[in-house]
Amino acid sequence: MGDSPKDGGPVAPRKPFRNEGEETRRAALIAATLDCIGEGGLQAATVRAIARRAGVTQGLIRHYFPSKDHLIEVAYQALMDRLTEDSQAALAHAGDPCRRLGAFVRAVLGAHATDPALLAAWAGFVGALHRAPRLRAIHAANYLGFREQLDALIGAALADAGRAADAPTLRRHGIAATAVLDGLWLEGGLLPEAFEPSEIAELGLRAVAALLGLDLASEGSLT
Amino acid sequence: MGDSPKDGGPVAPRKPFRNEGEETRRAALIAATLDCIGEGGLQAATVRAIARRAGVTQGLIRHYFPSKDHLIEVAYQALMDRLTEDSQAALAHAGDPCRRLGAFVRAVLGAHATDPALLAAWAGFVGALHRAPRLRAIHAANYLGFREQLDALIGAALADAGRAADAPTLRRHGIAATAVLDGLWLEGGLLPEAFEPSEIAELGLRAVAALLGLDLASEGSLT
DNA sequence: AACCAAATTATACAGTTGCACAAAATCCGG
DNA sequence: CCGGATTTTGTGCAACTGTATAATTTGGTT
Repeated sequence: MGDSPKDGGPVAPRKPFRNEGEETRRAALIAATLDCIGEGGLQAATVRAIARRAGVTQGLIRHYFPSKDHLIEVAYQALMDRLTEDSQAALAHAGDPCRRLGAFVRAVLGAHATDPALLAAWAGFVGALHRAPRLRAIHAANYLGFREQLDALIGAALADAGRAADAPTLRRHGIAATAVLDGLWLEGGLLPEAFEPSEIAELGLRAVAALLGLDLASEGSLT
Repeated sequence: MGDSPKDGGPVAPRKPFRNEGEETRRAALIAATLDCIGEGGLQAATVRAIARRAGVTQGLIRHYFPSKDHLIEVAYQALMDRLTEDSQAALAHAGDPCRRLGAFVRAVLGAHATDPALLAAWAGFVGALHRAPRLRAIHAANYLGFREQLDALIGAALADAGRAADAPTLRRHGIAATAVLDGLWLEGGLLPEAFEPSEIAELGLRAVAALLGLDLASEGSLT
């Protein structure tokens, strides 16, 4: 909006605006960025498209972010924060370690897998990970954080079943479980028409249970 | 190269060229496209970058492909073909069904996970899947093909162990195993410094074995 | 009401992108 | 070695991109 000079009208009606707070505007720009990437990939997230979606003009982006790349990085971290928040919220009301692990798996594969925009945005970022060192660092931190979370849940569940595991075993279980969850999330998100609505989550529960030798499905599988 | 007019020299030394066959040029352009995407993501695969890497000028691309998007699609299919060829080649010398399954897993996680360019190229495509219907179709066909291949291997291995499975069970096993392989491939490719050289492949073998309740690791794990 | 700092808009600019098209080089059958 | 068809190059172009910066509006303070 407004990149080319005026043409017809003799007057230049400047767009009215309100002075929103800095945090509000930053959040709006980040949300707009994620929306753009989720809809059209990283290439669609141009400063003009982001600004238009946020209801501002493009110049404002540079007022709140030193560069577009910086905005992209912040948006990626925000997306990761959103994902981890969601899955951690599922742990709030759960006492039994096995139930906690099950709730976590269901949260990761249920709420997220059914939101194609989230996966699309994630995929957009992943496609740029190798060339952007800062994005790589964000990815590494979040991936390892996710695995630590899963490691803790798995360790607790195994201990509860009287099968406490040593560190290397726990590491292997964490990596494998993370892989199943990531893979199922990908499969379900990239090809949603190939699966039944809750099939991915059910499969994740079964798979993690098989990987660990635990019985997760029986405890409240229909919540 | 050659987008802006001449400047210094009064003569215009035109680049010499040879008339390569159509197939040669198409293959070179496809390979150049994959190289570009593998190095700098989809955004780096511009017509000029592709042409430069293929040793031609940009105009030739439009001579062999109706549009850049078409070239991207063809390159994606070519990448998938390469991946499946590699994993199928590993099945050549293997008789025992369990050994065949193990060889397949090792091929998927060994050769490919250690080639970051392949994963980078794949990630670049995945980031654009949602907005390009043709790319989506290619992805769907290849994903389902991969799963069918895995289903067959799993079915044979289970039958060989005297535990023949019905179709729904086989489907579940195939989806879960595909997820583990995809997830491990992603983990290892996106964060290679977080794993030991052959750790990913070993983990994949263990994970698939645990998912199916088979013993794959014992049979030639050190090949 | 007048002023000033901060927020926001609007415009400009150089570089890049995909594509179109004419000119030139190459190839190949006589 | 010539002549026509095909391949390949060279160049131009309109649209788009990120960034820079001046002009304008807003919101509070006095």
